[in-house]
Formats: sequence, structure tokens, C-alpha cells
Amino acid sequence: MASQIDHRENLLLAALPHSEWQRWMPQIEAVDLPLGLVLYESGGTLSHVYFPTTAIVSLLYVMENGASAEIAVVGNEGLVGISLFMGGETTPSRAVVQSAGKGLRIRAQVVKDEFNRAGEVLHLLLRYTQALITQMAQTAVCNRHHSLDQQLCRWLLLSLDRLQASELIMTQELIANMLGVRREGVTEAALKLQQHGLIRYSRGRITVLDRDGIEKRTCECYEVVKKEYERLLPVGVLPVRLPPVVPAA
Amino acid sequence: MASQIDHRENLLLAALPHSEWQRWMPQIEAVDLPLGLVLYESGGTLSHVYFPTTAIVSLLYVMENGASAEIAVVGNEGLVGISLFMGGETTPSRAVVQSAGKGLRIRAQVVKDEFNRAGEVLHLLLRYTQALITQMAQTAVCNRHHSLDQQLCRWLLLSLDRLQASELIMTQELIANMLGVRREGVTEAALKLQQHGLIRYSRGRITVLDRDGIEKRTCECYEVVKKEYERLLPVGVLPVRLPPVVPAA
DNA sequence: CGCGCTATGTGCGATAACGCACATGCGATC
DNA sequence: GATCGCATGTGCGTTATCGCACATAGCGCG
Repeated sequence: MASQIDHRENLLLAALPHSEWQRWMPQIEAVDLPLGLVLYESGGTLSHVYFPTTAIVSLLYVMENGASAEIAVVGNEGLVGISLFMGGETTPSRAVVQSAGKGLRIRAQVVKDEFNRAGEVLHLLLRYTQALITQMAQTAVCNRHHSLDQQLCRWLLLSLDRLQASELIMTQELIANMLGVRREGVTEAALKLQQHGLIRYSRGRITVLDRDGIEKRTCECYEVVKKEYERLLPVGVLPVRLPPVVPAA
Repeated sequence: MASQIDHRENLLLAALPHSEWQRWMPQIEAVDLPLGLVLYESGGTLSHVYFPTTAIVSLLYVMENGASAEIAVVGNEGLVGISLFMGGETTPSRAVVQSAGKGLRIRAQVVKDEFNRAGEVLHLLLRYTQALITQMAQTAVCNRHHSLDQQLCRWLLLSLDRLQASELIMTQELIANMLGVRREGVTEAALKLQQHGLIRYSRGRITVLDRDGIEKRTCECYEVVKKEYERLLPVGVLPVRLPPVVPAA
């Protein structure tokens, strides 16, 4: 079973030295990540660390009054569960599957042990964490200074980068939740993009027609985050198109 | 010289095991941190890691158009320069002294070496980093959902917690810069607080008269961040009032 | 094929913050 | 002790977003 796992589907796993991967592989488990699945709840314990492959996971914060805001997004370039090796065990945020797909997971203790060997793994995970920090910081700034229109573009691009397709399955209601704005606001912003021929959508299915056009309309935040991921993470280009999966057995 | 340094003035240093501190001490240097001093610039290299003692340092992000926003604040509970041990060397933010005072510093390489020994120091610094991450995430959320009035209160409280006094030397213009809002907005918000007898201020000197009252007016963000710092960091209570400094020599 | 659920579109008035212009006034300096 | 610079106060029209109410319209399901 584990032999069918292609660790190249997740960039962090792909970057593991061969010897490390040999130890990890038997412990890795492939999982389905359906839309809306909560990987961990604010303050809750994590049983596993998740490495999305085709899924996208949002780290979001839900406030007392129910309002929410996304603080970062994790795809096949990263992992969900940094608080395990950062030492805090929990965080006051929630991790929810934002785009259904697949992922790999491994028991929390295994990652902790590997991390504490203080070799390549530690440095790889910490560099990833720094990239994530940049994303959070940029989100804070973006929330402060940029228009909903720009933020929607940023959000679309961040999501696209973490998908293999140019199509997102995502209602405007959900996007509004992520961005922490009204649903109607997203409708208006999306309408503009559609009228300009940049996207097309209907009932929870968004197709990106002109990626460059969207990049022109987004704020600098997208580029800053992307550059920082490229700088910090082993594989230069994020949206890696894999060769056909090696069919074992 | 180094023998006059009281490492209890900074909580991270105070939490170092005795043997570690023995190694660090000869390398530590006391520095003045005047208002406005830039400890590092976006993308710049860090020569030292700074441990504020009486000063407060803001991590802020400056955008292309000159607008800015604070993403976190560091006082005697923390350190400036996490990107050194996180492996990225630089970050796309700026560190500026927000409240003048003193701090300790140590050459970057020393911290890296100690970190890479993978002992207590590593875990201590990573737990601190996680607390910092929480602060950034909460800032992002706060920027999205809370009023300027609430944010000003949060900001005042975060600053007070990192000072030994109930007085801040800080113009409204500077606060506006930190919060990423208009100066006039801060004036209005501060005016309300003053009219309610919570603070008193004049020309860059703010005195907090009723801390509890300010806590009542702030948003949940302050409490979340504070609790998380208390949970993650060694000393339970943040605003530590030190016993008289041990006068060596 | 029609029903109903859910996604999307639209139209308000209300509000918070903006940008700009300018008034006031403290307090350090000469 | 008059002056000047900088911090603070204030007014006002503009804008983005909100909150709510309700209209339309795909699409799956019976």
C-alpha cells in the first residue's frame, strides 16, 4: 500500500533526503480530504501532520462572534501542523479543507521524532514555517490596506498555485468566509472579474480564463509571498506538474 | 562589562539553562535602542539578534506606496531576528524601535550555533516563535474585523505589557503608522479614551490611568495573544517586575 | 418535468474610515 | 517672553464595506 505513495506529490516530502524518506514511507498514510473537513480545531490536539497533495487547506481563525478570517493557505508545497514541532502542540486557529482532494499524513509523534534528530528535516520544516510566517504577515497587511477586489485576486492566485487545474470548486459564500468579508462583496468583485473576461463561474465552480489579467489586478502581496516561498523552499517553482504517477504493483 | 549584564531583564535569556548562559554571557553586549532605530530593513541581513529589555521593537511591513502596518511587537519577553535560526536569513519586514530603551544583543552566528546544538535553546526559541506567529495571525484577524477604537486599546495593552511603566512616549502619528491607519483616526479614538478618563496624554506622552477600563474596551485579540504567550513561554506572567538589579563590581 | 434548495444578483440606507484642509495650542528655543 | 515647530483637534465630502431584504436563476432529485 505504502509503496504506491508518490512522495513527489508534496514538495516537502519530495525534498526529504532519501534515507529520511525510507524511514517515513512505511508510516505514511494516504487520505481523502473532502471539502469542509476540519483537520484540527482551535486549541485541539493534532494526531497527525498532514501533507496536502491535491487538496488545499485553510488555516483560519474563528472569532467569538462567529466571524472568521483566513490567515494562511497550505497546499502541496507545505504541511498542516507546524505547532507540533514548534513545541506548542496546539494553536488558536482552525484548519479546514478548502478545496477537496487528497493528502498524505503521518502520526504526530513520528514527525516530532524526526524533527528532533535535528538534521535536514528540522531545517526543511523550519524554512517552510518561515514561509508560512511571511504569508500570515502579508495577510495582515493586505487585510489592512487592500481592496476586496485586490484581495480576491490574491486569493484566487494563491489557490491556483496550489492546484493542478485552472478551476476551483468553491462558492462565493465560502470565499467570503475565508476573506472575512460579506458574501455580496465577493459577488460584486467576482462579477467585475467575469465582465472583464478574466474568470467564468457558476454555482460553485470558478474557471480562470486569464491568469495574467488577474495578476495585473492583484496587490503586491501575492508576489511577495510567492517570491518568499520560492526563495525558502527547495523546489524553485511551486506549481509542479508531475510526470505520470509511477504505477507500482 | 559583561558581568554587569542582568539576563533576567529579558525573559528568554532568563530562561536559558545556567550552562548555556555561561557560554552566551561573554558574547552579549548591552545596547541603547533609541526611538526609530531600524534594527533591520526588509530583506536585509542581520548582524545580531536583539533581546529588548526596556525597549519595545515593532515588526512592521512597509508597502510599495509607503503605507505600513505593524505585524507584531517584541519586548523583554522576546527577541528580534527569528529568521536567523528559522533558516531564511532575511524576512520581508522591518524592525524598528517603537519605544526607546535598552536591549542586549549577540552576534548572529553565536545564536545560530547555539540553536544548532539542538538542545534547550532550540526549543525555547521555537516556542517563542510560535507565540510570535500567534500574534501575527491575531493581528491579521484584528485588522479585518475590529474597529480602530478596539485596535488602539489592544495596541496600548500590548505595549504596556512590555514596559515597566504606565506611560508611553509615542505620538499619535507614530501609533497611526503602526496600526496602519490615519493619524486623525487615532486622535479621535484617543480622545474618546481620554474623555472616559482611561488615559491622559499630551504631545507624545501617554499615561494610562485605568488599565482595566481599556481591557474592557479592547477586542478579544489582546487576550488570545496574551494567553498564548503565557502558555508557551517559561515565565507565566509577562510583565515581570524585577528585584533591584544586582550591582556587580 | 416541475419542485425546491442553494448560489448568485441587486438595491437600499447606515457606518467607519479615508483624504484633505486648516485651526489650535503646547513647549522648547533663542 | 515671543516665536516657531510639531502634536493635536476639527470639519466635511468621499468611498468602501456592511447589514439586511429580497429577486433571480441553475441544477439535482423525485
